Amino acid sequence: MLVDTFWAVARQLRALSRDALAPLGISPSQSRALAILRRHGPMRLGSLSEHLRIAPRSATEVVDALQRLGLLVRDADPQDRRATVVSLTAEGQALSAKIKHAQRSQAKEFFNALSEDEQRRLVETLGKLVR
Amino acid sequence: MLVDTFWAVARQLRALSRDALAPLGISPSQSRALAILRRHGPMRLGSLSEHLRIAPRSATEVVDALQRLGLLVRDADPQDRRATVVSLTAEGQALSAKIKHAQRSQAKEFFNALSEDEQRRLVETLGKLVR
DNA sequence: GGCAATTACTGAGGCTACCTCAACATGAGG
DNA sequence: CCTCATGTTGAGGTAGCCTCAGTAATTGCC
Repeated sequence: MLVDTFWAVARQLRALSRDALAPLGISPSQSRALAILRRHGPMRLGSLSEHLRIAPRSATEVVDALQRLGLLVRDADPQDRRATVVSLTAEGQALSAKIKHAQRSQAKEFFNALSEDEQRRLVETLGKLVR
Repeated sequence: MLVDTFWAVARQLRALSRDALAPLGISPSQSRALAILRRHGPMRLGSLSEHLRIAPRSATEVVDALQRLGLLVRDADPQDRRATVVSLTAEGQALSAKIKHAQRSQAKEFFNALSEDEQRRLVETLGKLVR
């Protein structure tokens, strides 16, 4: 069954990234926040909450935690000083990059059970399913 | 990126089965319990908790809920009367089948964005990634 | 027969990661 | 000036798990 096989693969992949994250003391949603900030640069807390698809109230807490870890800072938005702009510190950048690389190399290794050709076709095929 | 594409597909698939489950008033873990009982037949609460990979204490509550809904019954195990055997009622069987079919047809429709051939190759390829 | 181990149920309490609602401070903009 | 927007905070809630401890029934072993 396609779906079942798909989920079996997903389970393994999830376990992999969970194990990559655990030793770093970072929760999945914290890691997602770091990744978003790494990719998009500094942004308002409101935008971050949208990217994370959580309520602003909840984003405040995610940011609190990352700030406590020294991974990001809050600054007033010069354009609109009601707003808070969140940006990664050097440590945040570093950790985020580290996570990214750890996950990438694990995923790479995981998918290396497939040939180059199979991997190419897999992306192509899966790509058709994504709207 | 293969992983990203993979997760994008996973997200859509998860949303699909969430939407299939919601109108039935069944939570994901309840649905998993029903599926396990449908596939493996009556079993002890302890075995069910292992299949669900949750603590027995938590399985008790999942079973409580399904029992309250009239979807399963508890009986003493004739082999070992300390143990409780959980089995689906007719309604449980019916609902579980209904969920299965709803999810299958949604998944089928979802994967029909691919040709027969692509689907065949996809199962084959993903199968290589599953231990 | 007696006793320890097993199976399950229950209550209490805890955690994570979210949610809503309401109050508040600050600032933006007509 | 007044209203609206942005974020923070506190309070309270939910789902779905967890552990720990105590109880009851039953089993299996010496």
